Amino acid sequence: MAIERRPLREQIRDELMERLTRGEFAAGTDVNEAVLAAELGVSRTPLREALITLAGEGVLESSQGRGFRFAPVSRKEFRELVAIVAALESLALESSDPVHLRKIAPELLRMAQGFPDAVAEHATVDRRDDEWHGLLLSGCPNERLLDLLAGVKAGMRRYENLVVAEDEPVARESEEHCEIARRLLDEDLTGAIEALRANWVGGMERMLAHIPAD
Amino acid sequence: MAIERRPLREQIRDELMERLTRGEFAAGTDVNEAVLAAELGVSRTPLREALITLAGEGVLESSQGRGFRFAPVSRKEFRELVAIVAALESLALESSDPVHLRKIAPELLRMAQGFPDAVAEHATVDRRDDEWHGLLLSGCPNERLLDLLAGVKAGMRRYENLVVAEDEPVARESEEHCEIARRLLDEDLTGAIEALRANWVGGMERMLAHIPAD
DNA sequence: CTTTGGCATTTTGTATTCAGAATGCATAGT
DNA sequence: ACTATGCATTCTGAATACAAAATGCCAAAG
Repeated sequence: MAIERRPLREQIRDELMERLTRGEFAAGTDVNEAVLAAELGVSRTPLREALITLAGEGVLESSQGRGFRFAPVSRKEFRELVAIVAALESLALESSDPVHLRKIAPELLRMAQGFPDAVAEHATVDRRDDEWHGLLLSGCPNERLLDLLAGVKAGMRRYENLVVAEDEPVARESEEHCEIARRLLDEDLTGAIEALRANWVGGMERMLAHIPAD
Repeated sequence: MAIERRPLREQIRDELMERLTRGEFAAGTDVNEAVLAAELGVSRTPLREALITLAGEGVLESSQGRGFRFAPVSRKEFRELVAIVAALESLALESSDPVHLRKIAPELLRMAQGFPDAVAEHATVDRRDDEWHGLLLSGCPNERLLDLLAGVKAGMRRYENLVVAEDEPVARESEEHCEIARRLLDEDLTGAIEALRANWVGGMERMLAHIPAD
């Protein structure tokens, strides 16, 4: 049994991300440190440390004397984030061991085909999507790159709960993942990267419809 | 007169980066919060906030109960960082307005040719290099990308002072910058991006010689 | 001579306190 | 009626205080 011994600031950060993903915090609203700290049962000090971390990831903004607020969402920023993630994941794929990619391709294919029709809860879909991309990048030796990606994706999490129930895109997403996996099976890395980019761009466009105009 | 009103944590962060760039902190050594806070004339609270920010950028590492230490350098990490920066700057260039790029190309060329032979101080060279890349990316509308780049570059600053005096690379760097500028003048964006990548990779290889083996 | 246990010291992690800035409201003046 | 000024309140930013974990040292046992 591994005893959990992590700094409070990290646990708090995770808890806040959890709540953010559940849509508990509205974009643009202020954080009241005292209230939130009391709610979490911790003091303001580690909470503030967590807030600073999240601000570094773009989840929060801060201004002198007015504290932290949840960063507002915008179509522009979402497009920016997608472009960044697409580029970083491409790089990750590019620097992965082709042999390893080939090896995980069948599993990627299976996962993508796994639940094509299931009208799953939105959160479930996102979790599966994360897992899939996680496996895709599992062979990337560039640790800094993976860290960076994790941070940027954290900044994107705010956009996830904007999308309401919807099944067509899920099927589409599934098909795109299959396409990527097939390219990897064929050892067509360039094609896989291209398909990955298309996957992000496509997902973005589907999402954009749900984001209010700037 | 603009009165300086920034949180202490930011000022501290900048000061620490300044000192780091001057080589005052050895990689791998522990940070003693009380000592450093006293030295800076602040309390531990904003200092820790700055340390947490820097840890998020990869400049510092932290572990439970043992506090912060300056992240050790390694050839592997340096290669990782260069790959990331090259990819991100490429993306930045790609998403910049071609017209704007064309407009700044002459200035870029001038800057690159500016001091080709001057045997300048190492810090001066780095500052000029930063300025050049700053201008190069000045037309990038992706703010999140620029923020991200700034953070990753902060993480690379530790490697700068490892290089000792040397003039050949400076000339080489200058030539590569000219090449990029010329491509932009010709409105050859693809070529410019390629040259930019080559610039980073080349610079990396020159640097690698000075980094101790992992 | 090596190793282990415990104690003292140092340093981090967290809580609490204090000071100062921002916000909102009420009131007085035009 | 509207604006401006002063005051009270609320909240953040920073400092200090406290608790707990880690480190190092010394002594005693094997």
